[in-house]
Amino acid sequence: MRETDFVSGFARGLKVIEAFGEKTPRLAIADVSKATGLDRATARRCLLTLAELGYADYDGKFFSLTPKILRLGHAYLSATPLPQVVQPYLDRLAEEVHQSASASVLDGTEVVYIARASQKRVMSINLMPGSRLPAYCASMGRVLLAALPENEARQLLEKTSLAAFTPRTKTEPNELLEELSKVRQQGFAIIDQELELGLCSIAVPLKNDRGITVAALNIGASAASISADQMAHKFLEPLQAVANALRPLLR
Amino acid sequence: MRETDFVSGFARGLKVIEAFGEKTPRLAIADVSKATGLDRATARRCLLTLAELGYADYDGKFFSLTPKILRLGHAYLSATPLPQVVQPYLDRLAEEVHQSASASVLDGTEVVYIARASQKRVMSINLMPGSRLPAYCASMGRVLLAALPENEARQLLEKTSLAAFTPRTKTEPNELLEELSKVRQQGFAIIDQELELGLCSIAVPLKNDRGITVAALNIGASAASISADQMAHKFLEPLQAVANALRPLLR
DNA sequence: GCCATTTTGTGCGATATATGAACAAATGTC
DNA sequence: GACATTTGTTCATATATCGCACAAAATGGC
Repeated sequence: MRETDFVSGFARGLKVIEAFGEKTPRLAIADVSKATGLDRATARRCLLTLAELGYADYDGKFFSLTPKILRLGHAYLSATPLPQVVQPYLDRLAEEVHQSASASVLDGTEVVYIARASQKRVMSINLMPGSRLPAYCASMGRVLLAALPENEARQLLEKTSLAAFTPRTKTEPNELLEELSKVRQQGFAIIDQELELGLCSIAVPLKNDRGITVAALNIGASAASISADQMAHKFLEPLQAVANALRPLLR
Repeated sequence: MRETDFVSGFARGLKVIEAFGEKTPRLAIADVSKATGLDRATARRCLLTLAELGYADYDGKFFSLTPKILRLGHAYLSATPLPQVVQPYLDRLAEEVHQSASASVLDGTEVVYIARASQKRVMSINLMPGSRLPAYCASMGRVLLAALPENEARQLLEKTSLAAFTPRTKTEPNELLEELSKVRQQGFAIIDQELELGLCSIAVPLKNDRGITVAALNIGASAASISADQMAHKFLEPLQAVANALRPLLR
């Protein structure tokens, strides 16, 4: 791509939107400048542009995003076949096993939820389409990493900051790579309270008609209600049934 | 705002993202140019920029959005207090009444879902945070329109294309304005299969500590399981209980 | 397989934007 | 209350982008 085929004003603007995160709903110009590394003047121009278009509110001091910004993500969720096709299957699956079922894809080192049918909540955080979790310690993440060529998986792990969310979180790259090879062999991944104490989950790959892994499906359950060992016995079959049913439907 | 405080390259780029909708997951350069009214060269540069940044895929002919684009909408959902605060209440409410419960805000003439707890599906389309429905024929839309000054509500209705989704859909502006005044008086709205046959819903306003309506809450049920008249008896009280509980928590 | 039509890629002059420093205003500190 | 610091705004100019016109390539109809 030629230099001139890149609209840096656009790229800068997207960076500004992403500056609004978890703990920072309201940002002043200087905050955005710091978060993005953009010049204050540039950050200001991007923010004023967002406000002018109705994607942000401005009270003279702080900017905050408006719900209009949801149009951008929704453009993906409603335009992409995968979430649309998967959702009804997740609904049925969740009802059948009385647990939450989700589908996700990999985006860099993170798992991104693209569809979800939630039964009663067991996790402390609220997952929904668009939510992200670190791949290395999520069941769907393991499955998706395992589907990559080993050196790619290693590279991704290397650029992940491997934090221990619980005492059980595996954070050693080599241990994780071994785990991935196990997942590759057995065809599913189980996470036993590595992300959050009290939470177990099991995931399987979702392959398309050519056998390429395009997403992962999982079921999450509270560790109190079921042991990690039982997860496979109870949920593996229904999960794989859904994966198989979906397979011919995916491009 | 001064002319020079507007980054048109950024605005154009956002337009390009929004060109990807419902039925159009894959777009060629010319498609985007037509959909946005941008020059082909400009559309191309924006698309290549999206691809370069990983927000889009390009196979040499068609562009499609990647899940990375979800970061943009998620910046709002995770940064804004409202969805975070409301979600657990919806979860409990949905479980209590065994029906789906949602929260939404108004964006122009549309209702935007910001949180949702879905029980078994009754609607044909899949609603999730970010989903949009026309305000005039959705229960939460009625509540949110009713919260506006009457002339603003009228203006919004005037710029809405009032289509009849079912034989019961109200599409006469004056009839709708009367309906709004009724909603304003009684403090809730009921929609009886105006959006989709077989679907009833009831909504109440969610006010903040200063009495300003900041969102709406609703419960949807299948018309087969409950008549529109019964909706109020069964669901109004639990809905209002949630609205009251949330009130002091909202700024 | 050929031609008409549509779509995509590129170079260039005109125009719009980014930059960084300088200034003004607000905020915090002692 | 005065000083120091941070924050927001403005401006001139160097730089990058836009949209047009044209060339090349792909597509589609017969």
